[in-house]
Amino acid sequence: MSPPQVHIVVGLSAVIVAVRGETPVVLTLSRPLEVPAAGEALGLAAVPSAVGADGWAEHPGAAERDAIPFGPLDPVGDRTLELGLRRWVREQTRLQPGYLEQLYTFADRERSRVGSARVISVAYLALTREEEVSGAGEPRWVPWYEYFPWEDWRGGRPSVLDRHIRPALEHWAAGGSDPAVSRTRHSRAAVAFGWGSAPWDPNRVLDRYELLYEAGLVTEAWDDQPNPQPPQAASATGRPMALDHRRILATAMERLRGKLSYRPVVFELLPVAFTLLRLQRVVEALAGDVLHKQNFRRLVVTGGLVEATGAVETNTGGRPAELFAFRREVLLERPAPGLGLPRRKFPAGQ
Amino acid sequence: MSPPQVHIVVGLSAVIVAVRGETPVVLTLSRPLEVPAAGEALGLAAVPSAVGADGWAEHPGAAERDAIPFGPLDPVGDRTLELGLRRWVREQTRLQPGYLEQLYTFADRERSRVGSARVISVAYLALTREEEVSGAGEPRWVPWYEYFPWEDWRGGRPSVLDRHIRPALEHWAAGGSDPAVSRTRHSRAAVAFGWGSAPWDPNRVLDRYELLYEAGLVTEAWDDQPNPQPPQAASATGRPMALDHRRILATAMERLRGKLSYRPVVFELLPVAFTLLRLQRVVEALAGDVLHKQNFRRLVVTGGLVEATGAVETNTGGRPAELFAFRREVLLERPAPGLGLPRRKFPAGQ
DNA sequence: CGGCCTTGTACTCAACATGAGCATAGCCAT
DNA sequence: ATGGCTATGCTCATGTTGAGTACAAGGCCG
Repeated sequence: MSPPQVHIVVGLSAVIVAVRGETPVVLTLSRPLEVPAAGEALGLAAVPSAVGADGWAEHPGAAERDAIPFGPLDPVGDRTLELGLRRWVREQTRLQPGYLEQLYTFADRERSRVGSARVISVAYLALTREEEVSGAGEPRWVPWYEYFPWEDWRGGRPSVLDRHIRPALEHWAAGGSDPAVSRTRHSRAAVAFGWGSAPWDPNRVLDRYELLYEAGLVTEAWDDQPNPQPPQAASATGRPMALDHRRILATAMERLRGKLSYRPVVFELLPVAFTLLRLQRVVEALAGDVLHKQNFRRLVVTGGLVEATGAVETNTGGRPAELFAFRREVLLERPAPGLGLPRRKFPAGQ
Repeated sequence: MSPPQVHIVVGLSAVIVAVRGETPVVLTLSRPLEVPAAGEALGLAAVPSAVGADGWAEHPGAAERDAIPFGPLDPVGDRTLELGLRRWVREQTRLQPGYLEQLYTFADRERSRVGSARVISVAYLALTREEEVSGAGEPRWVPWYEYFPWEDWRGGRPSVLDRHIRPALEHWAAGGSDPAVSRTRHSRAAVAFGWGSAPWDPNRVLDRYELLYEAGLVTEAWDDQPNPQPPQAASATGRPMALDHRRILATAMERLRGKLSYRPVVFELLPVAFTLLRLQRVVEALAGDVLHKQNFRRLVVTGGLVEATGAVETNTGGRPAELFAFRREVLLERPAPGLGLPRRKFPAGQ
């Protein structure tokens, strides 16, 4: 049968996000499922196992890296990609995420090889309330800012930006093969990280990660290098993940941050009733920035996004807070109902 | 080698958009390339040909339907999906689109079968200036509103909405198997089409199309039915396309409309120098709505998106118009530079 | 019990953005 | 020059947004 052929694996992967208190967490497997290697049948249930010779452990360190839930599409049984993904997630984590949205399809030859097969991985974003997870693969919830320390501005501008990232990126930019390349690199870095006149844009998570990758400042960038050079400052640029999973996570964060402002997605992460401060904290956690309390309340209440339930929560540490619930009718009233994020321009305060 | 296996085709398809005068146009092939059928080698050059027994002509009418450019990924040669797509587009249309963005990955078992293979199609959006196209497959530019007549509100609310779509959709909603289903359907239709208190949202192109599909009001919905029932009002719901290509086009329109307001993408569709009216007309064409001229100018000029070139265009039919150009520096200044679309709330006017 | 700390909630204000329309400028054809 | 046309400048009312002040209502502690 025809020329020597490279096997294609259509994989489905899920970034499953929840919020624990004020921390966004992602579901990761420290012991991922083995993926069928070239020549094996596709779309049959994969068997959990230690990492084998031809599985994930292709490049150094991969075995110990966190991975997101992943499984191949069953071309016969799975009617749609989304159904296939739900199946996998259920099997691997016993979670039934309510909200599920396709993110992006990754297929770079060099960045997501598994064994010798070419991997096409379709990534999804799932939102859920935090729950106990269990199952093969040792699932656990990891705070997403462990992977992206520079994305959390709630405590002010993260120091790693100026202490490590900026000098390293500038060094990289300056080292461009010719002046034009250097200029492009500088400008890209400025836009992505908000240097010079450019402002920091909380979205653009992916731009930033990709820049760090290109500049060799994240561990993953060295995975497939012939001489696995030790990334010097890489320890400052967050915890690495398996394959290109950190890139997928960056995509998820970017999408979620963007969507916050025009779709009522936060409520997927909250219980039915919540105080306004809780809602605000969750939004802040995701956006990685601090908001103005009174204006947030105004936005959300007079904007018709929530409605009072009448009940109150008393253990607030101060005056009891009213409990609110998402107001579904808003979908019928406004074209793009979300939280336009009442930024806070200056230092701190209430 | 393992159980009876279904072949997977990873296809790359492109919605290539340009604007001719005040009409957005999409590149379609009236005689699409044949796709390798089950059992054949993947990723080798497909050969243009009349539609064969196991190719596109699976369901009635498919042969005569417009299709968008499409080609399989070469798992060995194509380093990335984007590069693979560029290769296909070049070969099939001789175009070299500048802007290219991944849209979505479609893989519904029932909606995109080719022969017996399972098709995973990764769709891209490409923006370009209109050019002569040629090549196998007889490429030509087709106004996109021919496929979506209800999306063009420039001449006021399209009459097909009230004359055909609304009654038909309401009939469909009312016919739900149980009251809960009926209620859901009504509400979905109201949100998507802006009935009742809900406003018309120019984005949501995909929601609308999918609703029409589910309700059996577009021709494609009947393609795979065992008894190909003649869709009655389907002629009012726009020109059909092959397979699920119209859905892909809807996705592209939605994405493009959305992106207009926060990324300077329009300029990909315009020559380097243009009058403000031309810019406005192009935006209007894409958004499917009419804008307020003076405010549009204010937005775009004081917003720093364009800069005067000094040159003027004289054949305007009135006072000569200054020629403007996109001002790249805006990328360094604002987080989300785009055209926040100065709507016009009332009838017509200047 | 009363002060004080804490968080919740109401309201005000200035700055800015947005929708709408009037008025004037400058070309062409008659 | 006059009228028709599009271009462009400017005003105005209203809405939205960032920021802050003030007061409410619990718990805790002396």
